[in-house]
Amino acid sequence: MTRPDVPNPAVRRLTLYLRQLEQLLEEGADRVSSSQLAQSLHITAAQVRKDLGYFGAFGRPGVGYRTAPLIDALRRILGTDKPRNVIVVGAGDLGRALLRYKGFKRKGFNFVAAFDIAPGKVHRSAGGVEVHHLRELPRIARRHGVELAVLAVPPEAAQECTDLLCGAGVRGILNFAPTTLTTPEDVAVGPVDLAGHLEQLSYLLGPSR
Amino acid sequence: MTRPDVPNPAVRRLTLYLRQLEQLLEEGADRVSSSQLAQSLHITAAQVRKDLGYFGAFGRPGVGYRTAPLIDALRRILGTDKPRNVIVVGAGDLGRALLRYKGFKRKGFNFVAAFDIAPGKVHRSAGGVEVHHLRELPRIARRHGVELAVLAVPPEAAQECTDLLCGAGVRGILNFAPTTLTTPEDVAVGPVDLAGHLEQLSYLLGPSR
DNA sequence: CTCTGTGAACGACTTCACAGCA
DNA sequence: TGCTGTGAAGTCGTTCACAGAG
Repeated sequence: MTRPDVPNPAVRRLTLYLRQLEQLLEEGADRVSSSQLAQSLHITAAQVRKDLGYFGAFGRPGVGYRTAPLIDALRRILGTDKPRNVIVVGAGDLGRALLRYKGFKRKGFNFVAAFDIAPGKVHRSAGGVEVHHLRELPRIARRHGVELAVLAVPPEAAQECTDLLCGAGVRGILNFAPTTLTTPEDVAVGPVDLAGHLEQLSYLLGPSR
Repeated sequence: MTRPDVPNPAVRRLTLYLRQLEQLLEEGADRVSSSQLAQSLHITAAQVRKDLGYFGAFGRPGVGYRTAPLIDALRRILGTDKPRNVIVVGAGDLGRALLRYKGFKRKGFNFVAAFDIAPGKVHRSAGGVEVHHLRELPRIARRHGVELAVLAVPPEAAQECTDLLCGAGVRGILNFAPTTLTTPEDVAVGPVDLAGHLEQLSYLLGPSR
């Protein structure tokens, strides 16, 4: 029982479909066509159908897709149909803002703890979550069966925190530190380079005057 | 004088090369080979050479690339060789954390102002930058020649803020709101879906138990 | 007639492999 | 020899276009 082999960009779009479908459902649409979905996301209808097609046949020819069941299916595919426990490493400005950010909980992610080493940060709570000393990470991560982590530490500390996370059973790391991490094959990294994203936009503007 | 036509993924990697080169220079490396660069970023050497090749011939056969000049070249290409003025729309937790985040300034981005509509947020300052009422955005953006904006508002407000930004001459928007924006052709959007990134990692973990 | 699901055609990006310079 | 720059080959992802279901 191995999963279908799916292009990475398709998985990224799945999250967009889910987001859009949730909004459409809220607006009272109980059915959607691939072309409606496509238009609202500025992509092609064929792309939408192909992406969904990697995982099954969810629609009815001549009719389209029923919104609610498709949402359920996408959540199951993405693994967010049941809540997932997540930890945050680094309780600086960014880490604390991420702890308070409502969007994660809304998607079924549950922050169970945060970690730092600075004495001024441990034991305070941020976004309703307690900040522990980094040395407690393995114990707490294991106890809660944590498989996902958000990394928001300075770049110099990122690799050692990563090693600690990998040793503690974490299998996915969302990395906000501007550095490339090295992990075992079975641990995935989602790089989020904030300044890098602005640089890419800057490129599009053309040479600076 | 039109720019070479470059794959989007190559531009994204350019930002990684720059980041890595800056670190290598700090460590005292005045020369780098494509394979060194490749190894540290977990990509292939051919990829590095091809990407740089889109913009010119920066290296010397048998030797490699000189670190400092290559950094300069990449900055010019990315348009960050001179500082760029940026505004932030939305002064909630996330917007304020982004204002304080040092990584942007380090890359040559200059936050000149922030904007919000909540009476409790305007006129306070965050990260050394004053928060103005949204209605002042066009005037202030024009005065500073702002071409880049960071959007950190609730999704319901994102599209109207976008329209305001486009009308004010902004040509690149880094969008943290979990919604798809519609802009004129000559305005680029860099979508950063924080929860979406975690969802993608969640997918890789497999079905939740 | 409408709209999905999907092989086939196409195009974009990556890797190969090597000529040529240091 | 060591390493870049780059056409050619190969792979991966997207779009087309149509058969078939509702």
